[in-house]
Amino acid sequence: MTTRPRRADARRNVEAILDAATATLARDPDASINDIAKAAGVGRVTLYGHFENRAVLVAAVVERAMRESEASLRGIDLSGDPAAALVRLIDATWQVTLRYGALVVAAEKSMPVAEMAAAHSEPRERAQRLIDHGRDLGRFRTDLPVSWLVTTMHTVTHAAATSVYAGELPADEAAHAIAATMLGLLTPPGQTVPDVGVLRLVR
Amino acid sequence: MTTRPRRADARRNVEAILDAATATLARDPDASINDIAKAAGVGRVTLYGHFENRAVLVAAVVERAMRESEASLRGIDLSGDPAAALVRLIDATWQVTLRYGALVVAAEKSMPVAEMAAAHSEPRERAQRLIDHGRDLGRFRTDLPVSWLVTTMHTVTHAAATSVYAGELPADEAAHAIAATMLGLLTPPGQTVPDVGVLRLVR
DNA sequence: CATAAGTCGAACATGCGTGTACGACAAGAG
DNA sequence: CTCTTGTCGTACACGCATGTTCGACTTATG
Repeated sequence: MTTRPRRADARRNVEAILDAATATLARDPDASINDIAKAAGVGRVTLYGHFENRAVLVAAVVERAMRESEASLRGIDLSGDPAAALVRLIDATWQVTLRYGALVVAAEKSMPVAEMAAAHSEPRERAQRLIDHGRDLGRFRTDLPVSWLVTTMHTVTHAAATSVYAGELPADEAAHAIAATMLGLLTPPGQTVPDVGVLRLVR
Repeated sequence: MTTRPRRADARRNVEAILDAATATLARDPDASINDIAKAAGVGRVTLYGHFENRAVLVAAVVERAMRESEASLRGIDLSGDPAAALVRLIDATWQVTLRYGALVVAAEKSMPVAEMAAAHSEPRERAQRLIDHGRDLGRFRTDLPVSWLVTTMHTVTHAAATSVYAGELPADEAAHAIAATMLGLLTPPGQTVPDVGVLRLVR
């Protein structure tokens, strides 16, 4: 891993391992190295040839996942109508969450707390900026801490992923459900919840 | 465990183990038997003297937790004003969740799926009844599946517990936050979110 | 096609959590 | 006070996941 593999199949295997690890860990954060190697169609020894540790492997997976996530989330326009912006953010976030699922849980067990906090801060700040924006316009509620609202948004998204995995919620309805849910809860007391016109943006 | 302990200190130890296991597993579902025994101020061997297995121990803990939970949840009046009833239900549910936290996760790993589903069905049905009631009165939204709303309620409550454990949310504000959150997201689009008058019931 | 680079299975070492066995010792019930 | 019932420490057996080592075998690359 310190020096790149010279041969083509080696590089292909590294990719396969990364992919398999992502998929496997997203389903079961406690998956064994053996499971991952098997899922990658590769011997366990080969895996160790490319990644010294479980920790190193997880770190690599997380790093790649974060790069891709950031790439698709960074470009989102958070300005303009807060409700519409929220739908945009949720839509993109949902795709990422569905792909990487419970990978976060696996990461939490082998990554130092500091790094973990740093990894979380980016998306949290994004959501927080959006909510602040909506508050400034009087469109989002101010009677609850922003951090709590952000937490709720994260949690609800995660719950949707779990529900989809469990077959309780159709995957193509998930983003809509999350958006409708969040839009409802972000609307201030004494104010009318935005109607379906906005929600239709999702699908 | 099959036959009750005859001696007083034995019975006391069983209680201590049950208490320690509840507290320890609520924090870390993967806690070892050793940790639990230590937390109970008891030798590991003693623990095995009372509970054959980890599974048996977990089952006992869960069973006791469910008995207590059911006792405090069964009596709740779900009729009348849906918003007020929701606040009542959340208030009681919150106490239970705070005490038993992530114990569910520990249970999921050693209990058969069927039993687990059965254990979940009771509280889910309760919430579902309440939401249905609110829908009938046109006070709760009908544009999302009931099961999703119930899941969300469960998830949000759980997130609150995690936040409190992490010190991000004061314990005495949690129930209020959950109630405000759920009331907000349950209100139908095109309708005014109930104001603070109801929420004040919580605190 | 020759060789360096990579793969693979089997075997081994290690650490950890679980569960059991033993024997000395303490504590409660009658 | 005596004897049954528990407790506790130590030690052991076992299974399981993690890493490592070895040697034979395969594959890309120049």
